[in-house]
Parts: sequence; structure tokens; C-alpha cells
Amino acid sequence: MDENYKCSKVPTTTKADNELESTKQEMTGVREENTRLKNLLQQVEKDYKALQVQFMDMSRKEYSDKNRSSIFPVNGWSNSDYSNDRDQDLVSLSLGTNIHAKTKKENVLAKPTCERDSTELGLGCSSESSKTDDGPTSPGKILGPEIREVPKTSRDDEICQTSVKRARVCVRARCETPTMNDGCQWRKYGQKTAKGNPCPRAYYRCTVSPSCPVRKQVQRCMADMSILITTYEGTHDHPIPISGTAMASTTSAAASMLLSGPTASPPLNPYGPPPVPPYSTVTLDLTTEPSATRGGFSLHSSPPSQQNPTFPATGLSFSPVEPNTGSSVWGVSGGGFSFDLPEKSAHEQKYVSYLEKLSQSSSQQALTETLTRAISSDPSFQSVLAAVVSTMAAAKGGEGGK
DNA sequence: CGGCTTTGACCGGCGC
DNA sequence: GCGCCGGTCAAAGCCG
Repeated sequence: MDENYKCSKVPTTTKADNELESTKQEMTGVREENTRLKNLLQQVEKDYKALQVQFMDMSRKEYSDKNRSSIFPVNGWSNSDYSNDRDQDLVSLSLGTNIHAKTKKENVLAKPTCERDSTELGLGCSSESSKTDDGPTSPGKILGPEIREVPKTSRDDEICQTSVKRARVCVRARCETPTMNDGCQWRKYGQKTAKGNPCPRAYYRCTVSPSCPVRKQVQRCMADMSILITTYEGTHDHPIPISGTAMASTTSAAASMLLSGPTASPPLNPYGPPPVPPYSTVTLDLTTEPSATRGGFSLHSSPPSQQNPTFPATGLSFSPVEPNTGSSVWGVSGGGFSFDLPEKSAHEQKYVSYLEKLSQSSSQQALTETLTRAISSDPSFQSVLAAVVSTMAAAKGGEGGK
């Protein structure tokens, strides 16, 4: 960043020396920047890993404590958060650009179907490319210790669901492939054309474990066919491939944030998630569009009935649609960092604080731009960032917002 | 042959 | 009570 390109115009013999000198300085500057970026990235990764570990430990601990009557999201819901509301919640996450969906397996959706009382989402998510195959064979982590008795019939589920709070996570991602690879194996069990939306909605069931209650719905966004909307419901009762843990953390964190909120919210996005009873909605919108963004993280709340298909496709955003307050969307696009926070709830602030922290750490504008550009252009980075943000938020929330 | 997709039928919730 | 609609089931077909 400190690019002091001084190319002196001194002719003659010293000219070459000057150029050499300036080039050296330039390289030095680039190196410094590179180093800073590396450090920052390492820091972020480090924090992420540490938090992820803590998160899992806490979750497990809490889970074991309360295991009796309810099932907690493995990924770390705090008891208090969880107990706050048992209504159905809907969390929506949108991952920007393409997440490669190499196989046909898509995203994960977790739906706590009927487990007697739980609601949690243990999602596995695809972190892009790599995961070759998720299959049951390569579980990376166990998100949920809980063991739910199996499956009930779908009808039973519905019945249970109506009376029990259930969290749902909606992931919006720009993806050209039919589905996103989220680290789990899915089996399509149905398809329906929702009224008002020409795009058929596909129903998938997690097949990693025969008893896994997780289901997901995949549908194209009518407004933008390149956007894939995946809604997960339930919690995996089996280990999830490492590749899917990032998303799992992200979605669960989002859900936890949502759960910790006051209440349930209205149905979300019409084009996406199916209409469901009043749920709270949190949207992480990573359908980044670098060019369109003004640059930076932006938090903004939107009207309650955020059902419109016009979700801010800005980068990374969580948009919790809260019943009472309405919905909010936190977006990341490329540029500087900016926050528009009308009225943020406690959990919203978790994200805000983190984002602020983030922005502070990268005080230099150039660096910021570089980062944001990287974020908006690299889906995998988006996923990681999303996971970090959500994880941190969840961690804070779980610890009583320390 | 096993697993997955497709697709029509069925069921229950909800609004009128 | 009726019809609409979302979600699921399950038979049939496809594919590796």
C-alpha cells in the first residue's frame, strides 16, 4: 500500500539505478502488504478454528446437560437461546457465487422434523470444491450427538412440526448447477411446482444416515434464476463431512441467533422457502455481485415481510427476519465496510461487532478493498468468512454475550 | 441389481 | 364444507 513509486526522471546513468530503486521499494511495499494479508488471513483462520472447536465443545457440553428433553443443535445453541422460543424459526443463508456442486448432492437442510422437541439445525454445508464426496464414509465431525428415534412417518412429522418449534435455514447461493454440494448425500423424494413460481421445488432427504431426519428444499429464485435457494430443516444425526462443517456452523449459528431472538417471524421469501408458519428469518446473503456493491459490509434491516425475491444480493449477509421487528440483512459486498443499522437487536449486534472488528483490523483502505474484493470474488472465502462470522456470533451469544 | 429420479396420487392444513 | 396448496409417498423407470 505504501506505494511510493517514485520514478525520478533523472536521465543518464542514474536513471537505471532509480528505476531499480523504485522497483525495490514497490516490491517491498507489495511484500509488506502481502505479509499483512497473510497475517490477517491466518488470524481469521486461527480464530475460526479456535472458535469452531470451542463452539463444538460448548455445544456438546450443553447438549449433554440438557439432553433429556430437548435436542440442541449440535453446533452450539446456547440453552438460553434455545429455550427462549420454541416457535419455528427460519434462517436463511445465501452463499454467493457458485459453490461448486460437483455431484448431485446438494445442500443440506436440516429439519428437525419431529423430534420431539428440538429444533435445531445441524447443517452440513458445502464448502466448495473439494469435498469430493461426502458420503457417509467420510464424516468429518459429528454435529449432533442426539439420537433421534427414527422417523416417524412424514405425517407424524408434520404434526409434530406444527406444534413444535423448528428452525429452518435458507441458503441463497449463486449456483449454476442444479444443486450445491454441501457435503452430504441427498436423495430426491419429490418435486412440486409452487404456485406463483414457475420454478419447481425439489425435495431432498439426507441419505447419509437412514435415520437422518434432515430434509431440504431446493428451488431457483424466480427473480434470478442463477440463484439457488436451499432450505434446510432438521439436524443431522450422523457425522458430517469436514467439508460441510463450515456451512453447518454458519447455518447453525444463524439459526441460533435467530432462536435467541424474541420470536418467530413471518414466512420468508416467497420464491424460496416454502411458506411456513411464522418463523424468524435470518438471511445470509452471499449472492455477491461485486460490481454492484458499494463496497464493504453492510448491515441493513428490511421490512418484516421480506418475502420479496429481491434480497439484497450483496455479498455476505445475514438477514434475520424477526417477527416483531422485521427482518434485517447483513450484507457484504466489495469495498469498504459500512453499516446501516437502524435498530439492531442483540444478536444482530453480535455480527456487527464482529464486522466492525474485522474492519478495524484492516484499517487501511487498500487492504480493505483487497479483502472485500477477495471475499466477493471467492465463494470459498465467503463460506469461510460466513462461518467465522456466524461462529463468533454464536460463541458470543452462547457465553452470555461476553 | 441396487440406488436414484420422476411423477401422479394422497393427505392434511388452511382459507373462504 | 369445499377447494386449494404444500409436502410426502410410492410405483415405475432409468442408470451405472
